[in-house]
Amino acid sequence: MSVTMRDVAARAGVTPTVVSRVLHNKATAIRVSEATAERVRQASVDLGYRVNVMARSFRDRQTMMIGVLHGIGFARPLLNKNSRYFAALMDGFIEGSFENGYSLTLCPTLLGQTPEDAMSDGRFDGLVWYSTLPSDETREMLRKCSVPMVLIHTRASEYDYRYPSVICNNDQGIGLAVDHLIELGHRKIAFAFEAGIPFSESALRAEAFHSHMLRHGMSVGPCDLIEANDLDDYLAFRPRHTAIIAHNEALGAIVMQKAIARGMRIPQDLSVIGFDSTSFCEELTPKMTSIYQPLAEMGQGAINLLVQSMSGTLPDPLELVYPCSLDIRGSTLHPIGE
Amino acid sequence: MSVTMRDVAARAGVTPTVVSRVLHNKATAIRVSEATAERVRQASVDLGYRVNVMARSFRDRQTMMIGVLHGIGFARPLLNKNSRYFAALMDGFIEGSFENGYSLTLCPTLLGQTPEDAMSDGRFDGLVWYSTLPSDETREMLRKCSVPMVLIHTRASEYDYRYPSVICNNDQGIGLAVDHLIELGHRKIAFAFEAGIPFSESALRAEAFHSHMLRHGMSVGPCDLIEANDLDDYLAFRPRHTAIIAHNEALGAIVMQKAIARGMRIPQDLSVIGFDSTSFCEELTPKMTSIYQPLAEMGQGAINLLVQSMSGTLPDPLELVYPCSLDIRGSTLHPIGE
DNA sequence: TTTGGTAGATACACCGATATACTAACTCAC
DNA sequence: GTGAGTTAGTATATCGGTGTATCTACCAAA
Repeated sequence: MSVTMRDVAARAGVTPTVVSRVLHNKATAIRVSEATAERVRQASVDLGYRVNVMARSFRDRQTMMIGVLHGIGFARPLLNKNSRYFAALMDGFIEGSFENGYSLTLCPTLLGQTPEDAMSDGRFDGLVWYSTLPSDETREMLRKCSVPMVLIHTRASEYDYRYPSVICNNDQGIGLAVDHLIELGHRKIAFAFEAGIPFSESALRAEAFHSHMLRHGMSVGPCDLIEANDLDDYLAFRPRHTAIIAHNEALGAIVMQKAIARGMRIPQDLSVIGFDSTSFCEELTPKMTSIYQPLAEMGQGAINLLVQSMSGTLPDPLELVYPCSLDIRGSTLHPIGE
Repeated sequence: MSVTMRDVAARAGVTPTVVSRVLHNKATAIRVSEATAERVRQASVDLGYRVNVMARSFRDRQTMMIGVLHGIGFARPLLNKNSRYFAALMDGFIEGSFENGYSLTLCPTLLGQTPEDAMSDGRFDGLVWYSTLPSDETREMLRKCSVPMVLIHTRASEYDYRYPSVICNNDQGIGLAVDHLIELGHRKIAFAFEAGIPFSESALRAEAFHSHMLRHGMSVGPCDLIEANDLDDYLAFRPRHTAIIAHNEALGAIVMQKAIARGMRIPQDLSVIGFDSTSFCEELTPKMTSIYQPLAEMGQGAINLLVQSMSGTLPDPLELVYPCSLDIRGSTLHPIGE
């Protein structure tokens, strides 16, 4: 059916070994005379030879494939609600893989499947753990298992993992947002988040909000933290806050939408800041001020770390922390006098 | 390193052939006594044996992998501008692949690479052609090449392809939108589209707009077709239309945003309808009325067609056409008297 | 006793690429 | 002219799984 190395060898009047040397193995290709090499190359072109990657993967125990682990049923809401975010990250994964000669395979995993399970059939050279807030068991499992893997949105140091990891500087990003609002004159600032949503970063951002408010001499009480489910109730009363920072852009959009539905004007009555700052923010009315994290770069950086650790040496440093910036758009303004 | 069939065989006191029969080959497993089979299963569990899928793929010339072809550089704008749409479709691909026991690999293709190129290294059993508006050469190329493939958003019959294909009923969908607007009392309706954007469906939708307006006794002139780049100019004059149908939801959102920026009220001054109706429409203010196409189902259906055609028999019918529906939201209203 | 059938297992080749060991021819120094 | 070194190639084994052919008991029928 398909053209193999033997066919090429036969046509060039040599053995398969020579063909392999000429076409693939740069190192030992010097052991072939130029005349023979040229004959082989010609024969290869004539027959339209392409290496069988499955045969090679099998032999070399190296597949040049990276698996992106994601839970079944987790994919759907993730894609729907945060697809722009997901797309940017995927874009980085794809780009990084391509540049390193790897291909990227989506690997839906059933509940309870470990990275070692995913690796055990020899399909992948390494994995991307598209991290959710890990449960205690998951954390323990991750600490135990030992496969080439990179973690997104999780700090290796925090959990004592031996994996490279990529994260944005949540603290610094939230700091920019708080500074911006303070500078505009806001003093009553709230933080909106989603409980029960497995983003480990949500907690980090809430914490950062705390500390940066404190830095500006303001304390944060329970009333200054708004859970997404309580948003309607919260807005039903005329909120005492003049600005809200949301833990991601999807929630920021919802805050804006619900506030507008209640007759509030944004940004005049309420300033809103999101987190992520994909192009989604540009399509809202008003366009939403948002903390930018370089998702595509992070995705690409993650793959680079993974490729390095697949080569046998754990990268140093183990964590890559990307700085955030603030994209100021139309959803923030100085507070209008009460 | 890893546990192979030989290890299991040794522990169970049999040959690898028996292990293969017991664990994988249901058909010939009857040729093994139950006592032996049990010993083998136990040994397999004891050692934590997992089949080496690369070895099997190599041997069987079957990889159980489906490749989604997408051009480099095409991915980025696609993901950014239409990510919700893309995500829904991907979701269907993933689901369909998983259910059929296949895994899904993203396959960035360089310009000029054909599906046959993508198949020639034996990596995939079949392909998804994530179709763009095909150029004449591309069309010719697709007609010529012969690999297991399914086309999204392209009608096989239209181009005389021998591939199964999946598309939504654009004509019927646009019909629903026109009917809705007519029913509300609109008579001055425009269609907004993006020239140069390689969505083959854009043209189909424009055509459908034409015919459905005609059905209602209204003619469509050049002024009733708005190119996205001219949108600012168009809106600068007080538009004579009371409603606009956009060729997709991303453009619909832009129309709304730009109109609002010009001080128009939506839907009071202008009704807007998009196409796709993902959850993105829910997050806009006002929420956007949109023609729904069942992207996840379409993606899943596409994989099913592909799986069938990979088994050797071309599905009949070759085209799967999914009906659209209309999700009526806040961006459409009867026209306010002039 | 021979023949035949069957159940239950083994032996072996093969998929395609390639690392390794080996061979043959030729060159060159002593 | 012999041994060492070099160049250009061949022969072979192997990765892990599995289809096919084969082999060995053992029992039943002729």
